[in-house]
Amino acid sequence: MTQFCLSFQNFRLHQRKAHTSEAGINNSLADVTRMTWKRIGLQGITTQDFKTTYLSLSGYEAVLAWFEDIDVNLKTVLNYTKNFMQFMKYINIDMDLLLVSNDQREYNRLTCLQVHISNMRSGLDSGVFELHKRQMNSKPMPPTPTEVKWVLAVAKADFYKGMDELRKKDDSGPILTKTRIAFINRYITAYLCLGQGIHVGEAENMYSSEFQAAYNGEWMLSDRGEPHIVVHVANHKTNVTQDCRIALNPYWTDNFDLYFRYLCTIIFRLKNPTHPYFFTQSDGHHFRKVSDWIKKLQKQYKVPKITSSTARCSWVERRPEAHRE
DNA sequence: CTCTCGGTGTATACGATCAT
DNA sequence: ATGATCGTATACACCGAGAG
Repeated sequence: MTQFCLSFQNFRLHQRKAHTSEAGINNSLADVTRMTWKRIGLQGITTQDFKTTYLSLSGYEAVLAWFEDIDVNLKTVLNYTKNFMQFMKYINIDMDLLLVSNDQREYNRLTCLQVHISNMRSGLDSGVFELHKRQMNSKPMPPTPTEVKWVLAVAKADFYKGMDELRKKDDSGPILTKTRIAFINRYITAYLCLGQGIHVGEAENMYSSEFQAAYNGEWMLSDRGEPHIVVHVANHKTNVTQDCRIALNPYWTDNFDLYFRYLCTIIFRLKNPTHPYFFTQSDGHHFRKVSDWIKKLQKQYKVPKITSSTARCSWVERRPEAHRE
């Protein structure tokens, strides 16, 4: 029986032609690899030695059984299956393998396998739907905004202290300690993600220029009648459609302005960074992994862990139906 | 000098969102 | 609605600057 080597480079190439992002390709390739390697007894086999004959229905069922064993969420199983199906589809149309002409028998076998997996996938689909319905019915209320913002309240005194240090500084001399800078970064991004319910990605990818533009622009009145500025985060690294508007009242505008004038400018000058992001680490690098830092902040102040996603649920829950979107 | 902690990279599970 | 893809949350090992 003819067996074929399969290079994952071909799969990558194929995905790139379909304009899939590099991260997306890595993601699905990792899923496929786990799916095919970890449970079909292929441990120790390199991708170069891979043969299509290794794919089988019993292998797929073994994977399902394994997932059941380790109690993986059904949605994840479905996700893996989707990726696996895409992988198989690719094999059957792969120009290097040319199964249709080179090995009609193997081509038919894989087509048959695809149909089987497609059927099982339908079962997974309805299972996920049921799961979703049940989850929606028994979904607990998200924490109240007060609970969400609890960490901001308990850390407020320290934050004041940090900002006072900043206020007293001129723009020369050494910057604050790295611990203090990290704390200020954590606190302000926690305010954005927990206090305003924005995505962590927006805090991470906000540009200095976006704050400046808002700061130099017009002040607006909020629905409560107090003046505030709106930072429109549009230059989003990951997804343009995920823009957001950050509304800052005078208190936060003052803090953001201090941050911008002292931390940003001093660190920029000393560390000569090459990026334009608003939040800056003491080493001049881009402040990222906001969700990790929020977690650490909550741990440090011994308050319950609440993620930015949960915070969004909390804020959405308290909006009129019409405004939720 | 030692050791804490800020920060990085990677793998994995899975929720969210886009296009159709 | 559905399939495909993107983004987030989390765990963990590791590095190294700099606080004490």
